[in-house]
Amino acid sequence: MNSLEAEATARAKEAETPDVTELILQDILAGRLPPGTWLKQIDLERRYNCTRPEVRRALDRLVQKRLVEHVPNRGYHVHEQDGRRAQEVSDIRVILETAVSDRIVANAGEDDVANLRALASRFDELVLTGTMLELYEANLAFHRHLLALAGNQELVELITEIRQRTSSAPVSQWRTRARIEQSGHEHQLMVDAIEKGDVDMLKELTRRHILQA
Amino acid sequence: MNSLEAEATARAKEAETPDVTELILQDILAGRLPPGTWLKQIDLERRYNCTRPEVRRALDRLVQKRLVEHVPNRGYHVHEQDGRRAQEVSDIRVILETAVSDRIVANAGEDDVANLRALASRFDELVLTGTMLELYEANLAFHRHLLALAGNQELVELITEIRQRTSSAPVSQWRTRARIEQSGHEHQLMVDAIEKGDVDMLKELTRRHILQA
DNA sequence: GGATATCAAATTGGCACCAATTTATGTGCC
DNA sequence: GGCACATAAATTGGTGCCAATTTGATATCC
Repeated sequence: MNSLEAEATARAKEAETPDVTELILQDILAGRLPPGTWLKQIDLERRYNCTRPEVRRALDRLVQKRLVEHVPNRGYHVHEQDGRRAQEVSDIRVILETAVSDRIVANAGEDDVANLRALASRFDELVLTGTMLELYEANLAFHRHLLALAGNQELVELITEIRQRTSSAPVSQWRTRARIEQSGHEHQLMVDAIEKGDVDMLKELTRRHILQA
Repeated sequence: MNSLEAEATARAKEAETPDVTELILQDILAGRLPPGTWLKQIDLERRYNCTRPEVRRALDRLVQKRLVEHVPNRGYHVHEQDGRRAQEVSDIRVILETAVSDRIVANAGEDDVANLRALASRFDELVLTGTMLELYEANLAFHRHLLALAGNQELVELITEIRQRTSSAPVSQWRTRARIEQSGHEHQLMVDAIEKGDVDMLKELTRRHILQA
């Protein structure tokens, strides 16, 4: 087995065992660990059935992601929602996502449109039947595929990151079902704009979609 | 001593003892740890005179920052320069920094212009007398202060992050002294544009400055 | 009765040891 | 002479334990 193969299988093994970081992150995103909650290592150890070092590594990573805060000798707690920062992140998203609207329209083929349509529909279905987390992930999937059409992989990763950075609790964001349904409708409208090749329409829809979210 | 005070002093203590992560990061940025170098834990332990767990935490953080790659049971090595990713990051920087040019011009007062002029001059001085790392930091300081005028703190942090993400070795970027002097000159021109209130000029200068860097 | 000091319980965080995997070296075989 | 195999050295990564710090409660003093 050569070096590259070893690397590949190692990565595969890493992928099939989702680490604790991801689990804690999902619980924070789902609102099961509300902002301000103290994350005691022994609790996490039991809750996720993992070892102490794993917990520590996960907490340190979440601090790097700025989702939890660390106070030396006191512990870790879920980061409080910061209104200003959320505003600034939305601002950045508007700049980036509207800036690449033309590329998205230019690069989108028929199959891409169909794909986006499917993802948008999936979101709509989950409004009725799915959990909050499933909705969150369906939404993320739609936006990731949309952004991927801009042809800049880094951009996709970056926006995924800064999304997580502030939207600590999607529950607090998507308050009403009406707002969620509105989001789903906006997704469809965005796909329509792409299909029609209307860049300005896509930009305006994107802007409003992000700011109202 | 109340909770907030404890937090403040704790943070101060954290700040006064620069952790290993920062030291390794600087060595990577300065080119003293070239791309591809295997970072053996025992070597780092001795080199930075720290403990094993500190080394591991630092390495894990650098993996999160995507400056270091991890291969399970094999170790950590400095991430290879990826041309495509560097290109994509530059692309993102152009979008963001030109998008806020108007805000920068609008918000810049006389003192801000003077401040930027001073930072630009400092960069020029260091071209002759400073080390590569000092130049890198002076450049970073100029760009951070410039961006700060846009009134979006998150944006400043974000661009600082993605800058580090790819420019693994500034040495390989700033090949010639001529190019560095050119950069310094461009800084001055950008301040000129701000002083004159010429938004379009600032945008074009920013665009070229980032793409040629 | 209220505030302050003291003590015990709990939690964090570092340290040292040990097992598992991989790489390098040397030997034997074809 | 080259290749495969086996053994040994080195490195990673995990586990458990113990010290240091903090928190909450109790007792004491004003």
